[in-house]
Order: sequence, then C-alpha cells, then structure tokens
Amino acid sequence: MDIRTLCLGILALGDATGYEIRKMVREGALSFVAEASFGSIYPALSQLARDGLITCRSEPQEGRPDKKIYAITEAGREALRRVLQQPPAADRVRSDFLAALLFAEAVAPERIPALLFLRREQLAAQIAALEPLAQDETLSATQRFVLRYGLHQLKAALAFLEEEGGRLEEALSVSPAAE
Amino acid sequence: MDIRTLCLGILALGDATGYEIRKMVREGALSFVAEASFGSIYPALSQLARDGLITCRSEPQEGRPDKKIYAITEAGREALRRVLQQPPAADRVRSDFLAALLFAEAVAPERIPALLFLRREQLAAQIAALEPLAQDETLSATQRFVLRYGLHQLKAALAFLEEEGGRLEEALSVSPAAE
DNA sequence: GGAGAATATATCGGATCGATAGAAAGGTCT
DNA sequence: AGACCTTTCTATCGATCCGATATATTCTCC
Repeated sequence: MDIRTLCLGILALGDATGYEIRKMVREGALSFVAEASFGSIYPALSQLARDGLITCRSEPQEGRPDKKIYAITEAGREALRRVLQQPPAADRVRSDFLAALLFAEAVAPERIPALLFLRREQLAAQIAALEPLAQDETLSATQRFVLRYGLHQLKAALAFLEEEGGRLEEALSVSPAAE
Repeated sequence: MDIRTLCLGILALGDATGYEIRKMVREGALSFVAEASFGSIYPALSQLARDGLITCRSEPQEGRPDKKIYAITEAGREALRRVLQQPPAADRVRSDFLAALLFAEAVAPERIPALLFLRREQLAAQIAALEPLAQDETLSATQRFVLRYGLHQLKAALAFLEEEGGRLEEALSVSPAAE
C-alpha cells in the first residue's frame, strides 16, 4: 500500500489536514498500520487532489499559513473500494532488536542481556501508553479492534521475552564458544 | 538500521554473496528482521568494501559471471560492535491488513469478513512454513530464539483473530449504521 | 521573559524499492 | 528432444519515500 492509498483511506475516515494525517500515523491505532513522513504525505495529497479523488478547502488562519483541509470525493471512495477488493499483502516487521540479537551473538555476546532488558522496558512502556487508548468508547468497532490487536501483539512479545529470555542468556553463558 | 549495517551484521554471521544476503532476508530468521532489495544490497556492499569493513574475493565460475564472496574484516567487526552499543529502535510494523480493515469499515464493510478469513489463512500458511525451520538443531541459540519469537508472534495474531474476529463481525452486522 | 512544544505548510538530498536485464544451469512436463 | 520454468548470480534505473530542515506563529511551562 503506497502513501497515496494510505492518505485516501485516512480521509475516508474523516476530513483532515496533512499535519493531522501525520499525527495519526505516529500515534493511535494507525501507528500499527503504516508510517509516512511529510515528504511523502504532501505530494500524495496534491496528486490525489489533481486526480479528483479528494478535494481541498483552504481555511484562512490569522498569522499562520492557511489550513488546508482535505476531504474524500465519491470518486475517491470508489477508487478505495477497488483497492480493498485485492487481498492485502502480508505484514512486514522491521525489528532492529532482533537484528541486534543475531549480530551480537557473533561479535559481542556480552551485550545480549542488556538488549533483552532494554526491550522488555520498551515494550512495557508501549503497552502502558496504549492501554488507555484502547478503552476509548468513542472509537469505531474496527478502530478499537486494531488497537486491541496491536496491544495483544505487544503483550505477546513481552510474554515471550519474559519466558524465554532467561533461557537464551543461560544457553549463551554455559557454552559461549560452542558452535 | 540502514542496509549497510544490515549487510555488515549478516556477514558477521558468515561469508556470503549479495545474492545469498538477499535470500536470507526473504526467508528464514532474517525475514522478521529486515528487508532489502538488490538495488540497495549491491551498492551497500561496494561501499563497505571501499571503507575496508568487508573484503571481496572473486570466485570464477564457468559460464556465469564471477561469484563475489564478501567477508567481514576486524575493522568491520569493531564498527558493528559500536553500532550494537546503542539501544535499538522500536520495532516497526506495516500491516496492509489492519489498514484495509479500518478503511473498509468506512467504504465497504461487507468486505470485512473476507479480510478476516484471508488473514487467518495467510497466518496459518506462514506458521506452517516456519514451524519446521524452528526445529533445526544446526542453528545457533539466537537464531533459534529469533525464529521462535517470530513464530510466537504469528500464533498470537492468529489466536486474536480467532477469538475476537467473530465479535467484530457481529458488532458491524448488528449496528452497521450506528456510529 | 525566554525556552520549548505544538500547529501548520513545504522542499530537498539521499536512501531505498521494485522492476527489469542479462546469462547460464538444472529440473519438469509432454 | 524440445519448451519452459525456476534457481543462481550480478547489476542498473526510475519512482518512491524518509529524515532533516526551513518558516512562522501561538501556547505553555518554568
């Protein structure tokens, strides 16, 4: 899913500015879904508007540059429906943590306990930040579903590290040169 | 983690060609960790070799172009150790499936049961493909750990969809216009 | 009163992807 | 045997996308 489709979908949930779209993909339910920077959002919105899939109304603001509020059109909704007919691609995970674990075994095994500890801390913090959001009753059914899905995955990761992390440390300290 | 560091780390696990690196990030334990295309791997290897972090020996092959086997140097190992001292960034997930769920609620709610079904199928297939790999006794402790971590996450996702997917479908069919 | 975060738009260089090309070996189906 | 597909290997190129940066004002905290 490219950034154009992502922006189109977000606008299907409600009107928004480029800045608000950016905020949605950085926090909340959308943060599990995709990422996008200003450098890709603004050109994507311009292109979608040019193609008639969204409209743009400028709201003048005192002092600041005009707020540009984008809204999806019926043509946009139709285009989005067509995209949704295709089966979605498999999820992609990018984990610097797992990469660090693998590489550390080869060049700095003494670093592994710290990596496991840092990761547990990080996961606990993410869970604590999301837990209240998932209680929000004003969200739609799917928005709550997506949040709880993400939360469930984070908790599963934490549980795995707590159960199996110690075993990995033992395996490496008992036979550090056995390979 | 950029592609240069990724290649450096993979070479710390053993010598490899560009083609083999590509294969590792497409399947096996590395597939949970990162992605990279030829268009980024080959330039990354050239740069690493130029900087003296890896070496390259050409192995002539009959008929085909020479096989270029890359190997990490001591300077490369040291550079990798420095990178591993920094705390790894949070994992990033990109899920077209969750995006499709969210967007479908707005423009094509009738599509949601099919999306949930497709996803369960996809997860079951991924689990079946990885399960045998995680049994491989020749893998190192961390390699097995990473595989089992990935497998655990896939199973957690499947369990969530099986437990909660039906509830989402009900919520949408009972009150499709209630928002 | 000043520092810094939040709101808002926008651009640019460089990193990265995805598709493609080329070139041969090896397997499979009819 | 011939046709075709997959695998092995290197490599490039256009399009896409990220991350940093610039600009400008308000609001909040100390």
